[in-house]
Amino acid sequence: MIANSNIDNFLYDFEHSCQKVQKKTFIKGETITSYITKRNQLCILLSGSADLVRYDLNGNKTIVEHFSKNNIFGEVFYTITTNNELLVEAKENCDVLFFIYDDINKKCQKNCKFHQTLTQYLPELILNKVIDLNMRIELLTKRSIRDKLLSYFSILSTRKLSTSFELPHSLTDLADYLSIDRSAMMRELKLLKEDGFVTKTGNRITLNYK
Amino acid sequence: MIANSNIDNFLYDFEHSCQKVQKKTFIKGETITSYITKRNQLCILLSGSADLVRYDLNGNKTIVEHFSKNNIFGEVFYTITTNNELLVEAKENCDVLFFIYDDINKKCQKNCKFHQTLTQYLPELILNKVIDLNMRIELLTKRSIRDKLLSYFSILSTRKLSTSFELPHSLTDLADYLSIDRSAMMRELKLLKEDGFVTKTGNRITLNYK
DNA sequence: AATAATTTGTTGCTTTTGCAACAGAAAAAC
DNA sequence: GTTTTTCTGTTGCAAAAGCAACAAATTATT
Repeated sequence: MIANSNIDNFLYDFEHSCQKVQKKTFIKGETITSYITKRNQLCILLSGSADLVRYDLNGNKTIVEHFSKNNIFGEVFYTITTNNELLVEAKENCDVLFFIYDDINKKCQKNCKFHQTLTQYLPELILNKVIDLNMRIELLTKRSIRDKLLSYFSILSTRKLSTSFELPHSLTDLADYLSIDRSAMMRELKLLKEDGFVTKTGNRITLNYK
Repeated sequence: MIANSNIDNFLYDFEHSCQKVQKKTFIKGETITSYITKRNQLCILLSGSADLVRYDLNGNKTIVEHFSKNNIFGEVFYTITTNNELLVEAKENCDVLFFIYDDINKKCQKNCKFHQTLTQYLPELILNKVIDLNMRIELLTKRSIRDKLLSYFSILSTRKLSTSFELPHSLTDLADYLSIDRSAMMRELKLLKEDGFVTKTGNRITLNYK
């Protein structure tokens, strides 16, 4: 994170004053939005968590992106191709702000404080997104399942400042996130344990290497 | 592209007035920068083309990102991990602007026009970067070499508004970009030709499907 | 508390991908 | 214009990953 902002509560506490912004609530499992046309929609996840997912013709699910609090998403970040439908699915109950990217730099009628704050924080939110995407590409470009797992663990370890950490998602989701077959991933995870690289107790991974 | 900006020539014509910005020239093959420490460096490629590359312990090269005119890059977009050195290599002669991200929102002493324009266009440049990265993730999450190739061709086809287009890079580079083995890619490309999906004449690909 | 649904863990077999090594073509350098 | 380097194209073999199918464990739901 670059700046020490306190965007957290400001956005959340916003009352429905700004005409250009909509706030909606979703329950677990609901589809928040689908990237179909180029409406330049931009969304901010205020609470909960959600996944951007794609299902291919073979029935494979890919978790294209995982969103948690204050992450931004929307069609504005995509060139929509007809080939693949992209859906944002709520993993938990979610509060989401919706607005149109092109409206951001236009002042809204009331010149409201919310709009100002949004404009102020957006660069930081987008920068965080770029950092996340680059981290993701780092994982996906790893050549083997082993390297993908080790890189993923290494990132979690760095984030928690500890060699021991909880896996934030299910192993099924992890396979869909790394874009690999689940059973193959389980096999590799077993080998990593046997080779002494990692220890797994329940949901907790401990790294045994530097 | 979201806005109809004409950033192209403005940035290029900037004379060395702004204290906070440096312009440097590189010849083909030179290393433009290396992501080692978190200096929050941000760069704009004014002319030429460059690759962000990573070499792993097995000698595999990965083209993490490809940059052409007006693309931005730099450490500011990364959480640097000690595991992998990331290098930006000039593929052609390049002109590059360097500055520190944190300085952007500070007004420079002279309150120069360049600085103003930069601040104005940066959101658009970053947005374009996010779009590129998402496109990249789309490719990398494809499960097979065949799907990676077809998706890549599909993107080029959409860009050129034609089912026929030139490959912008060598096949060797394409394999490094898709993070796959070159010989395996060549084999798959051959099969795609044999199966009638694509025609290849020299550097030109023609898609024979809708 | 009982049932349903999801997740974890495992394995045999098949397919895909990677590796190594090479020859010819094309491009770049001298 | 010749030499050197890089790129393309190919192949046999080895290794890795995917697929299918299932049982046990865990977590949700009613």
